[in-house]
Amino acid sequence: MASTTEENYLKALYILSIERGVVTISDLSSMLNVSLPTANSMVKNLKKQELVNYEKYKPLSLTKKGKREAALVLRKHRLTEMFLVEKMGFGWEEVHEIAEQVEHIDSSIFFERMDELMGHPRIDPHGSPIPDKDGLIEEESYVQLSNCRAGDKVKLIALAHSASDFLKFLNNRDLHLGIELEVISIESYDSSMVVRYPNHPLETLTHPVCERLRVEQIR
Amino acid sequence: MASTTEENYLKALYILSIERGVVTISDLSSMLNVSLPTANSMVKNLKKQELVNYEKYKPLSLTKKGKREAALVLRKHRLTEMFLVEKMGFGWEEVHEIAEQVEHIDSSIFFERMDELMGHPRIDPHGSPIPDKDGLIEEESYVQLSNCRAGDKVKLIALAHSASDFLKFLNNRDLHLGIELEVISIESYDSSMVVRYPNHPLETLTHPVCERLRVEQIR
DNA sequence: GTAGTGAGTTAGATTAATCTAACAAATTGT
DNA sequence: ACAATTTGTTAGATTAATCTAACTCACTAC
Repeated sequence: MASTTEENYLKALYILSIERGVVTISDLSSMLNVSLPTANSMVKNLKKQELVNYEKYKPLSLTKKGKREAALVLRKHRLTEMFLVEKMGFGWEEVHEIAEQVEHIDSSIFFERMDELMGHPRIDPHGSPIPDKDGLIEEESYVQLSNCRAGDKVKLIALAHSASDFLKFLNNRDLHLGIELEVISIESYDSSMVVRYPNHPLETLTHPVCERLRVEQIR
Repeated sequence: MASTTEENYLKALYILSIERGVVTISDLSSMLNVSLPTANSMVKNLKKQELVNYEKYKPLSLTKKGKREAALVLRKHRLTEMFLVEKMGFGWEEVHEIAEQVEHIDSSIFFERMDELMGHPRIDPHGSPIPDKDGLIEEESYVQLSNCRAGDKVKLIALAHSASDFLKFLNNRDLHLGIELEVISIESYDSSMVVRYPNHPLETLTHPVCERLRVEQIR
């Protein structure tokens, strides 16, 4: 069984490789707030356990075994987030920090019971898919609002980040999953977007925000 | 904030000092399954933090500060156990192991929400009192079934241990909190007791079992 | 009242996870 | 294509928690 620290590295590796394709040691070190040598030596350790593929100076990837482990941690994280929202009445902006701790609990009955009590949810409160208990996960469609054009009408289906600051920002603007947005215009200077959505004045969203909003086209 | 390991030492110290009054380093080392030198050096560390009173070769006790810390860990443990039983449908024999992990989560809102959702329970599923959020705890009446005499009628109010084997043993005999027992006889050779209780043939309980059953007299 | 046993202590090693300093390889820009 | 910058690596130290081996203190039994 992987230690809490190892689980965090695997999870970071998993998320980074979905977000960016190629993952480097410095990506890992900055995501986890550890120094480069620390990340470097942990990567060697994970290689020895056949959880990551790694050669000196080359980019990293998870092995099949590593991907499975990582997905199972993500499963525990996302089930927990959903449980906190659905069964304990937390807001979506409160759950990430708690789930970061709960995800390391080693007890399959605990998480399987959560899963049952919620009726086997397929997504977490931020729209990300929950891996099944074999570590299999639905492909996420990764269309970002920032890639849309003026005139596009889209539905907000998920968020690429779930830090509480970002979620409070969305709360303050009544932005929630499922909402339908129309892109009114895009400022070419800074790529900020003006969007319209029901019962709300026009909003301007900066590029970093738009990159974190995952959408699907509605016809 | 105390580490997970430190929290475990404080909790052990708390429980041992209630159970036995005087606590030694070897009590601690055997309760936590660590060697004597390990317990010894941790005790020095806790002394430096003013969490335990300790002088070389003398018995240990928690300081006021240490007692508070320990009670707050116990609060998290017992709230979790109750939540698992009440809100997640676990049996009382399943919850200890999970709670041993959950108790180290650092999130007051998480435990305060549990507490609210259950309506501020005062005891855990094994009958032990739940400390309040200032670390104050009700005095436990520590009458053990093993101290009763033939003819006594008592009610089972709590258990002194909550390992799953012991709880399964009680389940198999339909023994649960609140049940009323009559001591029929005591075998002087091995101190085992024959007891009667509703809807059940007479049961013989060994001394170690009787020591773990906490009761109150009914007139 | 000393010998023996058990409990406690000290010393020193180990492991996991981290760091800084110094250096080496790879990539980028002109 | 080479200098500069970024990224990666190695070496060596640190901290928390653990261990074993060896020694010492304290109490118990005659």
